[in-house]
Formats: sequence, structure tokens, C-alpha cells
Amino acid sequence: MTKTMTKGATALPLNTILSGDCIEAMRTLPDASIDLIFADPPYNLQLKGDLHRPDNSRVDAVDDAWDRFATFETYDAFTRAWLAEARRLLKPTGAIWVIGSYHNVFRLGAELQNQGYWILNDVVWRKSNPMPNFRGKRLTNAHETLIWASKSEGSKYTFNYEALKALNEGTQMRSDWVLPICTGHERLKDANGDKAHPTQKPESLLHRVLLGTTNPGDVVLDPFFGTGTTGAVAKMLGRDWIGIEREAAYREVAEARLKRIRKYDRDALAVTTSKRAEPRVPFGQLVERGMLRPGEVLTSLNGQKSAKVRADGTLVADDVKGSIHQVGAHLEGAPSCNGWTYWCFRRDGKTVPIDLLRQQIRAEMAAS
Amino acid sequence: MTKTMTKGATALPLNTILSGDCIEAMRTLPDASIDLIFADPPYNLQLKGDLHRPDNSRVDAVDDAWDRFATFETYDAFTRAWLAEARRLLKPTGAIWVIGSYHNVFRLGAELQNQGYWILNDVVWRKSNPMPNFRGKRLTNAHETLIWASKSEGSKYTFNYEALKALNEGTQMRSDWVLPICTGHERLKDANGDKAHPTQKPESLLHRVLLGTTNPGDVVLDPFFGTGTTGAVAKMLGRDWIGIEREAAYREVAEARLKRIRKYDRDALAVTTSKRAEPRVPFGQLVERGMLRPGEVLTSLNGQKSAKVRADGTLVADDVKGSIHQVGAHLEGAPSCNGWTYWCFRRDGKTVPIDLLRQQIRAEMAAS
DNA sequence: AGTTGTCCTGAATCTTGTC
DNA sequence: GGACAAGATTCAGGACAAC
Repeated sequence: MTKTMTKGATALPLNTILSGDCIEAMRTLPDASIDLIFADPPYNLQLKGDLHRPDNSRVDAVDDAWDRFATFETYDAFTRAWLAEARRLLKPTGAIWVIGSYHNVFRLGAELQNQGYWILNDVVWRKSNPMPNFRGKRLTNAHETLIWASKSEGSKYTFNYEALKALNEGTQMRSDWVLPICTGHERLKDANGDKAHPTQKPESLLHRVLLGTTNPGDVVLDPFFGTGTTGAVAKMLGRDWIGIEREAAYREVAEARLKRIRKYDRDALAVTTSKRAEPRVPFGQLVERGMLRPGEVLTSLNGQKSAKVRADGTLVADDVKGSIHQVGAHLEGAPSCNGWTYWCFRRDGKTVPIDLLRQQIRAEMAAS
Repeated sequence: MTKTMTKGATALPLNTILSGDCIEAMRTLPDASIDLIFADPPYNLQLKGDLHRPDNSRVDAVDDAWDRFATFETYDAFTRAWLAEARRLLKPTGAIWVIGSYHNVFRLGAELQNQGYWILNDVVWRKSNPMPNFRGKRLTNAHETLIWASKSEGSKYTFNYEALKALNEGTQMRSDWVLPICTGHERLKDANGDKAHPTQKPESLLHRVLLGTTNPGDVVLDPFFGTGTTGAVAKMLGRDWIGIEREAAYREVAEARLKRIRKYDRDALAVTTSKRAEPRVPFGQLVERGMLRPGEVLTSLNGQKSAKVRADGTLVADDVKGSIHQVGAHLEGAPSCNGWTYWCFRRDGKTVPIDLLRQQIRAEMAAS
């Protein structure tokens, strides 16, 4: 199950949990080796004393030592250090997700920008079943914030637009995600039957993150692995993962969890792809193959413009000649035009977009 | 209409718009004289070139000089200065709201914390009708973030818990607010019929803020007054207001607007109650939540057809893939198909329509 | 009068491959 | 790396005209 990938002199410990401090552990990994980082750092909650519900039961809040920082300066220094190390590990096409609440997310976001990361979206995880505000002194804190950032301004990044659109039943995915918190059988328990980790994230959240911003075979690093939700979903989705976790108790729970996980089968992992991923087909090929004849007249989608096909795969209209895109843009007075969907031809008395012919060619290419 | 309140040696120019730079104008106001500040500062959007919709129309972007800052350092210095001045003006029981997008809100939040403000909540304004992401390169940017902070840790603040609960049909107001953007008749136009201000906020948003965190007679300051939404809602709700605006054109529009406003305009109040429709549940959410597993086989109601679930919430059958509706329609040779009632899955040896899972999700949503 | 269809617009960090 | 060309890409809602 565990595999090792060698890059230069340094091996990448795929599908394992590294122990120890996250910054020191990251230092052992090579430059530019990671496709995606998902980080759920301590929230620096600054809770004073216990909180009780109206019935006087005590709320089991996050009060672990790892969540306590003396000052904002201490927290910022920590944030600066691990984000810098994370950035070193990212491939030029890599990206990072961080999650936080109002206690820490503003400091995370500002530091991401300071280090040259380029924010792509902030995403609101809207909890469908949050804990109410028992005292009635504030609004119910019903969301957490994620930040998605690429390594640098202008750098490439992975975004499976069509897959997320499909997941949202045909309309493009928005920056607000409504998902339940992690409860029930998904919530891991320790030997005493208490929750194994105070802030276990739901697998649905990671499913959306990893499906949308990684590809199968990508390497996903989680420097605050906890009970391993990132690894679990990565494994199901056929991504490689690396976890870092300081607390032995969490590592043990995560190890056991990951052993149980099975990868989805191949068919299930295929997602809806974008047209951009399809091979390019030059318009001239339609003429060469005789699908369109030189001299044949194409009409615009609305039927108001027309142009004639030439033997070299260009079009000519009254006062302009050029590619299907150029002629279309010129006739419409538009900055650009997708000639494939703009131009139509006639077959059997019907008017059909030329994109249909491109699809035929692509189907043949796929079959062979 | 304009009244003046004397505090020590300095008068408070209630219900007027001050002209000039917001920091200089704030300097003319006395210490500890303001109950609430609502601030909608420039977002520093950093837009580069033009953007066109798929229909080739050009997006009218925010490219005003007042939104341009050379660097993050310049923006931070500006933020630091006006937030410090704002804090001086706040009464010990005062509070501040700031609004921003991912471009600037992390810097706002961090600086609030640095100066000793105490964050009470961050609030997400989820737009019911945001502008889409036209190029399909990111998530639809469908929200903006507000931060609500008191003057200091432990300081008192105003929170009308019951009023907000009532506004929310009897359940605690949450930190995510679904409200439409400002369009239609509410959107102010200039003499040419163009929008008077590029970023006019909806009155519904201010209504919720002022109703929830001020009392009648309180003094509300907006240092980035624009076309005066804060003043308009304050006036309707019987709060006093002070606006600061640098641009003469915006001041004129705001003056005219405020003259028209009457206290307790019942029609305007009605706008704020949000309509609650049956929430749409994308099929993909069943997969994300683990209610159905990628690779699992669904069968048609009559048991004769089957299809496999994919990780992005689409189905795949022998020769077709797509949404639950598309695949159902194709297999039946029908023009359309309601996949929710057509497809079934097996649990505990029984065959159950997937609509049952949707009903579960809706029940959870209604309960929260 | 009511219904249907067209057009317009909104705080936006909005392309990619080849030569 | 820069210039140029190919070509991919949108949702909700209000205003207004057409029917």
C-alpha cells in the first residue's frame, strides 16, 4: 500500500503519516513535490474558562494545549513558518486550502497574501447543524471559512469545473457550501467512547475539495492530519497522500481508519470533463475529409450572416477572410467568437452547427 | 431634521454628510461619541484587463481610482489609520461592522485584532443572485464577509437577540445571511440612467445590522458613506447617523435619497423578511455525504435499467453518462425524467427510491 | 389583465497553446 | 518570453415589450 516516489535524492513518503512537528517534518520533504496542501491548523480559540449549556451541562470545547498561543504575535510567527515551508513544497502548479474560523482565519489569509500566494476563492462552509449560541449573546456561529490559493499570481492550478458543476446538478459551484458537521458513525471515537478529535472535519468537505482541485494520482499533503480525514478521502478518490501529525493518539486513530478505507472503482472515479481537455481539431480537417466542401456556404447561428468555405480551411465573407473565429468576430463586431458554435451548415434540409462535425472526428479519434 | 448634540466642547453633527477624507473628517469628531460604526471600505480588487460575458457583453467592473492601492502595505497603512480613528470615536459600549471580500477582508480582520477590537462574529452575506464566474475558472464568488467587533475584549455591546430571532422566524439568527444584491428600483441611478455607485449595498443588509446591534436613538457613523444606505436605514429605524463621503457626486445622490426617507417605512421593512422556498438538493450531495457510494449501482423503478454512480454525482450506463435525469430520460427514450423518483438503491435487502435520501437531507435542513 | 419572451446587469483579482 | 491566434464560457432577477 505504501509506495515511495523518488525525486532527485529525496524520497516522497507517499501514503504514510509522519510524526512530529509539522514544520520539521515538512523540512524532510523535497521542493516542488506536492500538488495540493490541505491544512486545518490550530484555531487559537482563546476560550476563557468553561462554557455551560442552559441545562448546566458542560460544553466539551477545544481546550487542548496545541490550540493555545500566548499572543497574536506567537500565532503569526507559527503561521508564517509553516506557510513558508508549505510553499516550498508546492509544485509551481500546486495549490493550498486552509480552513479556519474568525479567531484565526484573518491572520491566515493575510499571511497567505504576504507570502505571495494568490487567493482564488474564499469558501464558506455553512454548517447545516451547528452548535447554537447558548447564551444568546451573539449570532449562532454557523460557518467556517476556507481559503483556496495558488502558489503565485498567474500560476496554473487544477480546477475541475465541470465535475463540480455536475456535483451541483448542472449549475456552477458557488463559494458557499452547505454541508453537515461530522457526526454519527463518521465521527471517530476513542477507547472510552469519547470523540477521538475535537474538530474532525466531515468527509463531504474533503470530497468536494479534492474532487474539484486535484486529479487522480496527485499528491496531497495535510500537515495537521488529526484523525486523517484528508487521507481517507484522498485514498477513496485515488489520490496519494502524506499526513503529518504530532499527537500519537491521533496518529493511531488515523492509521486504523486508513486501513479500512477502500478506493472507489475506476468507473466511479471518472468525472465530467471540460471541452478544454478534448484534443484540438483544426477546422481545415473538416474540408480535407470532405465533411464540408470548398465553396459551401455557412450561416451564423441566427441565420443573419453567411460566409463561404475555402479549400485551405478559411472562410470568406463580403469584406473579410480568415479563420472561422476571426470572420465570426468581425461580422458580429465582437472581441472574440467561437466559430465552432457560431457557424452552421445545411444537411438534409436542417441547419446544424459545425461543432457536430468536430464531435464526430473526436469520437473517431477516441475509438481508435 | 439636522440636530446637534453637544458633548464637552465639541458638537456632534448628527444626520449630516461630512465631505472630505474619512480620516480627517473623523478627527473633527469627539472621543467616545459613537455607538456603532458601519464601514464599507474600498476592497482593493486589483483587476487587470476587461472581462466579457459569454455573450460578448462587457462587464462593467469596479475600476474607480478610489479602489486602487499600489501595494498591500499601502492598503494596510490606510486600514490601520482609519480603524484607529474609528476606535477613538467609539463609546466603550460601541461596536463596529466592516464588510469586505477575500481581496481585503483578511487584512481588515487582522488589523481589527491588532488594534484590540474584539471580534464577536464574522457574518457571511450569501448572495441569492451573484454574478457568475463567466470563464469557469473558479467558484462563483457568491458571498461577502462582514466582521462584527466590540471595542475591546470584555466590553459591553448591544445585541438585540430576540429581535433577530423574530426576524429569523423564531430560531436563533445564524452567522450566514441569505439576501439578494441591490437591484431594481432600490438601485440608485445617475442622470444618465447608469448606476450611481458601483457597489451600493442592499438596505436589507443594513436593516439586519442596525436592528440587531443598535437601539433607537443610537448614533451610527459610516465613514465610507457612498450613496447613503447606512443613513437611509438608520433614519427609517429611528437611529441618528453621520456619514462621511469624499466624492461630491455620491454625496449629492445620498442627500436626495435621505430627504425622501421616512422613519419606519413599513414597505421597506417588509423587504427584509426572506422568502423560504423548498431548498434544492443536488444529487451530488448524496454522494459527498456518503449516503450513496461512488461505484454503487442504481436501478430503475421497474428494475429493468441500471446505472453506476460516479464521484461527481453523475451516472454512467452502457452508452450514456450525465445527471440522474438525463440518464433516466435516455434509457427510457423519454423527453424528460425525474431521476429522484425513477432511480432506486438497495438497503437492507430492500429497493428504495433515492428521493428518500433527499427527504432526509431536507428534514435535516429544516431542523437547523 | 395576465403571460411569455427578450434584453440587460451585478465588488471579478475569469484562457491556453503555439510559434 | 512575448505576440498572436484558437476557442471556451453564465445565473438570477428585474424591466420592458410583445402577445
